[in-house]
Amino acid sequence: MEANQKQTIYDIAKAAGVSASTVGAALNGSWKSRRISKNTVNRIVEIAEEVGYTVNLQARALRSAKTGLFGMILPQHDNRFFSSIGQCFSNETRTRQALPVIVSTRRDRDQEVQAVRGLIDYSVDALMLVGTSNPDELGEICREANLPHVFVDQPCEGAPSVVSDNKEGARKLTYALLDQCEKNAVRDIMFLGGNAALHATDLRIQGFREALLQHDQIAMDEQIVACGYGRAPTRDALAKLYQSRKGLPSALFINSIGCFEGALEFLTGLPAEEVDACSIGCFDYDPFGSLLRHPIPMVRQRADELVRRAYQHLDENDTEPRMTLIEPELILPRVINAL
Amino acid sequence: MEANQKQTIYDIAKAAGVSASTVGAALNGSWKSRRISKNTVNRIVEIAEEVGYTVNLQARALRSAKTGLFGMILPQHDNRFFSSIGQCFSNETRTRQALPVIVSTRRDRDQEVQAVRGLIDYSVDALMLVGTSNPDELGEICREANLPHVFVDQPCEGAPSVVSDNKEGARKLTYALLDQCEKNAVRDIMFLGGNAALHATDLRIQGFREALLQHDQIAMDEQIVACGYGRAPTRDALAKLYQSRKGLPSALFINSIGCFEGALEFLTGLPAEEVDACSIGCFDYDPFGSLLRHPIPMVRQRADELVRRAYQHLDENDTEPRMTLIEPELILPRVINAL
DNA sequence: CTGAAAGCGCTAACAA
DNA sequence: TTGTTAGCGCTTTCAG
Repeated sequence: MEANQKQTIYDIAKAAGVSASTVGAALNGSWKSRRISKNTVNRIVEIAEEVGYTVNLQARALRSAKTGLFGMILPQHDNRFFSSIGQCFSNETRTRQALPVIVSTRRDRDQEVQAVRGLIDYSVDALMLVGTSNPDELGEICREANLPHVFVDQPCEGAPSVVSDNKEGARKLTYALLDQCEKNAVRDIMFLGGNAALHATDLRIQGFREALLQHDQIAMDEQIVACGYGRAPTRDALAKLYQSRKGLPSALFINSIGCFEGALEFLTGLPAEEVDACSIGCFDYDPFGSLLRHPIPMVRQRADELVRRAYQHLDENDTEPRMTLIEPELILPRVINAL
Repeated sequence: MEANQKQTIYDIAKAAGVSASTVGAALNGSWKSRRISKNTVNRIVEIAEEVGYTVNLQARALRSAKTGLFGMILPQHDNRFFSSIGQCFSNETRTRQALPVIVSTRRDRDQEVQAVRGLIDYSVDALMLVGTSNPDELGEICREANLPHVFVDQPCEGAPSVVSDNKEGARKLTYALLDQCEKNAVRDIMFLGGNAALHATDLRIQGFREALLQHDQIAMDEQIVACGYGRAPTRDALAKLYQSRKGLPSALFINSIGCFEGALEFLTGLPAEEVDACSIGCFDYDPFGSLLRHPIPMVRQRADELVRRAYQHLDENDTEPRMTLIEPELILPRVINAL
């Protein structure tokens, strides 16, 4: 039934005995304003279906300067937070009848630049940049290319940005941890993981400090170990810490889920009593975390909200370089009997 | 420095005092075979950089009938297994200098069809279909459109497919569970989760049965509860099971990570002794799972290998409808002291 | 209500 | 070593 070679509007035009432009209009919906008779439209549509016609969006894009492609730069897919972002982006993009193009760039400056350039070559209609390591340069590239863009998670000086309220989240988590501690052990809390040069980590450290201040404590620099976002480095950093101070601190603020996994790798090797005596919290959410017997308060970033607001900027053609804060939620541990 | 409006090869041609086709050749690499002097090329490249020229890949694609877009249909991003698949696909696609377009379709028949059609409209060069609910129809659509394609995780009758060796994996996991059980409790193992209508689940059930047979047991139908892949349904199914049999079985084979999370939700509410007495295993891997105090053998599917082999079929233009099996690995629990 | 013609930016023969 | 000429398949005036 279906034709073997790709059909074009010309083929259909011939078959229907009309002109190509009529077919084009009939098939892309503009027939209404072109006042083409419902009859011809029906006939054309029927033939199109019969021969299995599909538009060539490349051609349409070339002509109309809109591709229907929305790009996203993402550090990685295989991470709970970022994959949620990707999922939300996919969903939102779909409702706009467009196609999501997600490129993962491992927080690598060169890969990011290359990816943005690539997406520009493909004439994406807009770009969302998540957790990039070098926002300002990337923003500049987008602006030069006249490409609507918005930053998520890691803000950019010169473009609209949507970011979790990291400071507030860190404050809440720190409070929760301090509440679990004995009063006299307050000074003994530590901050583990993340990259102090990045906006997110920086603000979380600030929130951490502020919360301590509320408890009349000044955080020493040694209490903050920003060992990166990696799993293994965090495990090793914690091991080293444990050795040098001959034991765990009374509380542990772990920055990000990857670091949490690393920390757990080390912690599971310790005697249970030692770990039980330490309050542990994580800035990021994983359902498994809250299924551990040890109670773990966790901060969940609202991926859906972040993406929704970011898209709002794009929809409204907003290029104002202002930052929107999204409040993350503190998830308190449930009581676990088994496991 | 940079021009404000989008530059074309014509603009550059004018600026360089050469023809557009020379510019085209100079910029896309074909200048070598067209024997254009290195000098002119250099001059053109320089000008191009100066004015901030970028190719319009839409135009190139229209002309050359290759878009450099590779599509993937994926059930979801926010799932450990599928996001790994997405990550591997991204990586592999990048090395081919192409752009990955991943569309998530929630295992929904209509969304899948729509997504495939959409990708065809965008003239993707090839398509990888992962865990689709309706492979045969989708394969048919691709074939009609002359679109090279390959199935992953869920195979298709009429196209190359790369799939985990589910039966073997299930066998290994079942053995591991039985080994942990008291000898007399062997008959009391249960299979929980998945969709029996899907290839993967079906084969896992087969492997489960075969392993039991090795222990001279015939699995009763009541021992198999394929309650879907959902988290909540699994939790509820397990709760119901617990009620009706007044306790946990002696062993639990949990099919897929989402089901595992659901099961945990219920299990964490039980008294520890009861759960401790039950051997639990999961067909899917999550690092947190192996960090639970309760030892959980897990089966890890080789996402990297699945994608690599799938790409191999595409690279080799292989359309032979044959199935490649990838052996998953059994990850035995480590000894956990704390948490 | 419909058709003709131009052109989006690029590539690929074929000339020169 | 380079330029000329046709399109790729579609949208979009402008005429009928």
